[in-house]
Amino acid sequence: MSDLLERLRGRGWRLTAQRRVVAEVLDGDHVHYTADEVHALAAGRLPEISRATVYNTLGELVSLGEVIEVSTDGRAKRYDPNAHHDHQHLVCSQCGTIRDVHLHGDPLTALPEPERYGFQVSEVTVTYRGICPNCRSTSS
Amino acid sequence: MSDLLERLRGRGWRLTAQRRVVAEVLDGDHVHYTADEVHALAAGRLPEISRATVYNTLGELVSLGEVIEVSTDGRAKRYDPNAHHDHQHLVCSQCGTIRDVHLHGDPLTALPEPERYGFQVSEVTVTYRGICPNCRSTSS
DNA sequence: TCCTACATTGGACAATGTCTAAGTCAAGAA
DNA sequence: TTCTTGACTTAGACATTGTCCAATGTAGGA
Repeated sequence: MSDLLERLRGRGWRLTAQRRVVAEVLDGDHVHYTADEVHALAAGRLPEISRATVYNTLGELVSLGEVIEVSTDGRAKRYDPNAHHDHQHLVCSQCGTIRDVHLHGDPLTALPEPERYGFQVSEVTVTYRGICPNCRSTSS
Repeated sequence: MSDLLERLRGRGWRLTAQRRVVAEVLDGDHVHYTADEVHALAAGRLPEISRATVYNTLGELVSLGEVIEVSTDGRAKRYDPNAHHDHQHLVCSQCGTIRDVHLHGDPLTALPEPERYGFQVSEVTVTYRGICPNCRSTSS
């Protein structure tokens, strides 16, 4: 994740303890925390960090394209640091767990021209829902 | 939409003025209102209808499978009465307009077995984003 | 080391949604 | 038709998630 910090500094980011901690929290595979979770984890390392700063920092990371915003359920948005590899999401409808998944083919091509209604289509998100192995075994 | 009311009565629904009005508001093509918009429109016909009732009724329609809940942006959920024809959504990233669209093929098959991680996958939602013709012409 | 523009803070506020207790009423029973 | 009852509605308090602002702090260049 220090790569990320370097990249951001290169873009004129001022490197503060708060931003470093938020970036550290988001480091890792299959990370999909809510802003609140990020705040709680960050506060574990830097107790005085404020909610506003976490929201600001996440928003900046998103607009810089370093993190993707995912809203799977209309509740709190989740933040996915895996922004440099095209992928989609698989969500457990019971416990809310999210996995990154990769599809056959490009879903953009599945939308026929007449179904585009003159829109200039640039992006597609695909979300699969189902029951994860863990929930399946505990509920049966 | 009276079909809907009949179906619901058949399922033991008590047919109240409030529910009738909510159902009427949701009648039509390409309807994707937020709960608040449904409330405002319903209040136009039945001024004393409360927010709680609108939320309750929408929730019931969703769990009965008569209406689909759509959350495209992490803000307010929208309610789509087109629940009996499989379709996906095309959203304008600028003005938020939503269109129902139909895809080539079944997006469920695009998720390879090894990418399912033992999940029992049952549902997929695909959301296309772009700029609608209207926003394109007014912004240029 | 000093400056200063940018970052952080805490708390008020906004938007959306949920819950509850009390009153109301749809629809079957008599 | 009228009665009865449990389901429905209501108003408003409360919860969750996110945004905004004025005051204060500080990273990093001069």
